[in-house]
Amino acid sequence: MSSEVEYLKNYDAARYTAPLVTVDSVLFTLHHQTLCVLLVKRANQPQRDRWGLPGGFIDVTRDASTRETALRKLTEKAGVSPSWLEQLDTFSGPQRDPRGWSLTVAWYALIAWADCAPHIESVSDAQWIPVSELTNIETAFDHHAIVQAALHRLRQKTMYSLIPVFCLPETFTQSQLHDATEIILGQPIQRKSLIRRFEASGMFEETGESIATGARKARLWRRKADVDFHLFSRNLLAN
Amino acid sequence: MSSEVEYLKNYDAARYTAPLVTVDSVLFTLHHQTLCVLLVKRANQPQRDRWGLPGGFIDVTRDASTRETALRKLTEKAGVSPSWLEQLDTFSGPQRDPRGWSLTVAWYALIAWADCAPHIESVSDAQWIPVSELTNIETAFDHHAIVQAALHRLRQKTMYSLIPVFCLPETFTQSQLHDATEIILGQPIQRKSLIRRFEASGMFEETGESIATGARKARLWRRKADVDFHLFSRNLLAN
DNA sequence: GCAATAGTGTCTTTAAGACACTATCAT
DNA sequence: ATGATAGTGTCTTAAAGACACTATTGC
Repeated sequence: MSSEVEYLKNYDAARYTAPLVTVDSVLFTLHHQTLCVLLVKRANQPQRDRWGLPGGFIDVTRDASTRETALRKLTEKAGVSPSWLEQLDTFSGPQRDPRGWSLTVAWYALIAWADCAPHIESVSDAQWIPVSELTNIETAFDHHAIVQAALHRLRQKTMYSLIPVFCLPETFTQSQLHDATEIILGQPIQRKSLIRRFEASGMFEETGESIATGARKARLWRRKADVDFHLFSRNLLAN
Repeated sequence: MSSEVEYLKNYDAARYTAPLVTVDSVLFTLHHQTLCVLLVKRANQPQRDRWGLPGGFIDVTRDASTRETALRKLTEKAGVSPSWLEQLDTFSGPQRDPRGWSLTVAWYALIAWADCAPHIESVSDAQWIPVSELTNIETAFDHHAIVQAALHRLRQKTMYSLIPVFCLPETFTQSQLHDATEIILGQPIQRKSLIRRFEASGMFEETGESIATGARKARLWRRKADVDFHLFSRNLLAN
């Protein structure tokens, strides 16, 4: 074993041509009945002043994993920690970044608009873009493709889980979840089907309160603590 | 824009402390009615002589993506190109490799035993390990956890697709697919349900031939060319 | 009372589970 | 002919789709 010790003593990572590694996040939220993603204006070269995903380099002295890098960057750039954060995929190749061969670990995240609006509204270098308007914006690198992949994953997951709750405030009504689901999927779903799933999931409890939403008051619910995220064995809208 | 050109001219990737980046693959096959993964004996430090996943460093001069790195390493170490290869996840952190903060892009792959047996049987530094015996082997780094994650993904995907076909030879019978599915899931499934899915998928065509498997001859099938991989909207064994 | 949204009841539909039945082959 | 595996028919079941119905609230 001393040969391994010897080896490690002489090991110098910089000898090898390594790819550039970054971590980027696609943060979704709902606002004004539209699904939006967070873009930040790039402060540095390359592609300075273009809009891109919040992300950056791993800080090997502070981050225990790329999840922590993603969370740290979201905190720095948007002042938020999302209620849902999951790895999406990696994107790599020699062309996607002008500095050379690069690899980005992409995450996607959901947050309630109310949980981050104050910070983001106050700064000029971060903005929420409705996904439907993304085609009009020239985004940095291949970030457009990353957002599309995240959107696809989000829609898939919406069909077999209640992931849209993570776009809602801590307490919410079943109607809000229904609306969120329809906005994400971009098409109507049966109210009854959603409520059946809501009950079957065992993930929620009533707060005991109700709020008026214009007509009859609706009950408020919250996620139970320490209940694991339910995945259904069928998709909604089975095509 | 000349400032970006200027920036890139002076850019030196080696200035930043970057993580060590590798690409590893979990290659599955079926042999003797058991699900196996390919492990290779590590030729170099660290952890020389331990068994680990086939993988290695990205060659930025040759690989157009980490997918190509994965394929190249599988060719070098096992002499095969798998019929299915999909990104699993990334694994990262300061502790998983003694050389320092590391990140591996993990892929999982399927191949028919017959398509790779000749090469692997002939070398002493690669072997198929039944997944049930993995606990008895001290694998390198966190490769045990990576295999478990790949196994979980494979089982999930088996419940909503016909992915086990990629463990079968080019032509195969419905019974072989049935057996493969049961072996991967580790539990019996309804023959009829599988055949219904087989037809509904539209992915296969008869070769016109039959083979004797002991009793009545069974029809041989192959995957149609250029038909996309069918995903079902429900799981088998919906728990 | 009326309009609007919250919430329920229940019939239909889809695809899986269960399992029995028939068909074909080697011996 | 028999036993074994291939292949089909069909009833049951689980959960979604469809949609109508009742309940509650503000005005």
